[in-house]
Amino acid sequence: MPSVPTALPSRDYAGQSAEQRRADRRERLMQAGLELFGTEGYPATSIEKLCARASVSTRNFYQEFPGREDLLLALHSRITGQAFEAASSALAELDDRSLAERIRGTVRAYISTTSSDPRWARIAYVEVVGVSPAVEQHRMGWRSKASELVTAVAARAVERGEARPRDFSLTAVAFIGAVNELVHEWSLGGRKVPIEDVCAELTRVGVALLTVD
Amino acid sequence: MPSVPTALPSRDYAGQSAEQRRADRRERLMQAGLELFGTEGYPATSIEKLCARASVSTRNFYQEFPGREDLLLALHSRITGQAFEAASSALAELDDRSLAERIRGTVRAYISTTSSDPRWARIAYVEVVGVSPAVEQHRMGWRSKASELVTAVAARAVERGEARPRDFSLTAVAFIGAVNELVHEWSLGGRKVPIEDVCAELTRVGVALLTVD
DNA sequence: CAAAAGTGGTAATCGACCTTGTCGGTTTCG
DNA sequence: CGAAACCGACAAGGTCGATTACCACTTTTG
Repeated sequence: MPSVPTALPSRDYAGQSAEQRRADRRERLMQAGLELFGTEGYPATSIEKLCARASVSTRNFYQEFPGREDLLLALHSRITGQAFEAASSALAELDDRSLAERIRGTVRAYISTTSSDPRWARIAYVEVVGVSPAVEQHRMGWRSKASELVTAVAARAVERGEARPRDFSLTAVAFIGAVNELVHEWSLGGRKVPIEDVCAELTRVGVALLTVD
Repeated sequence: MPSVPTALPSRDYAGQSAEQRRADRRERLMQAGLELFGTEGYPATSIEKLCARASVSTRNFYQEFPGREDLLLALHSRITGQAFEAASSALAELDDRSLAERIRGTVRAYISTTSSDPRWARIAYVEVVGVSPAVEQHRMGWRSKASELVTAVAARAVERGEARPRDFSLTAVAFIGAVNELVHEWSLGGRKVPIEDVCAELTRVGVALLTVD
């Protein structure tokens, strides 16, 4: 009875372990997705183009991702996750400041992350919309998290007497829409005004939404 | 020398003129597009499916539209045009009312049009995003028109002393984003609250944006 | 009533893309 | 140094959708 090799064998090649080279290829595919999804658009980007740009064989593509859609999802998670993290930590550090300063700092962190690269902005605001039910669900999940963040800011403002208590759920969605549309317009439209103007405008919007009425 | 028939020949078939039957087929294709784009989504809808649903042959499809994208564009123009018209005429009729009433009436007209049918909302807010450069340009054109409408409201408010004069271009984009995101969330999410709540929220947003600062 | 003119549906062609199997080259181990 | 294992590139199979060519049918006209 021959011994059955249950564990997958793995050797080093070119001085790198199998995991290292897998991670390498995955990262190159992510970069290719960033470039192609972010400039040519998701529908115009085939798996072959992605692999050519990343210098990865199509065979290896399927070793890393079940399909093209999953690469888009991974990119979107990375972008949105970083933006969310930046916004959250900015907010945490500004807890003792005024409402306007808290909003300005949080918005600035979010904006400078998502629009630090025009391709990020395009993927986050355009290419990820209306792709498939799975992607839509993913997007809704992130929007819901953002909505919770805004609601938390509102609750804190009520605690500190900067806003009157009421249901902020609709307001939060409206504010998210305002942020996204304005950043999208600004980023994809050539960034004709300084980023501080956009921050100032969104701060005005946020403060107005929380304090009026 | 034979006479050259410069005018296109056209006979009646089934008691209808060529134009009538063309218009008929075109309208049936528009309805099929509304149904399929609005429920299955644009990427999942092939020309064959459209033709089957509309009882139109693929040959006649190309007689009416250069391609699938142009049907989407025609639908989007119809939806957005109607919404825009409803909003504009509502605004015109409310010129002597207070700022809040003008905003509420205009927003209500816009919302009740775009979300009178969930498929309209989905096409207007989701399926039309990120399809191709041509569609994106089309979308930007409509957004720019909407922005002008909001700016006009702001200018009128300044005239009447309801708002302080400043540059409202960024504010207009932010407001449009707020409207779209909230209506989208509300319409696609099951409409769990009455439409008047959405109108009230967006009125609050509009008034706040124009009067604060 | 027969032939011509025009119309609309069917089906074939064409190409693109996704997916997987195979092969040659390379590296490590005995 | 030889053999075996392993990796990655190439390419073929298969599916699906877009586009167009052809033909059968309908209506009119002489």
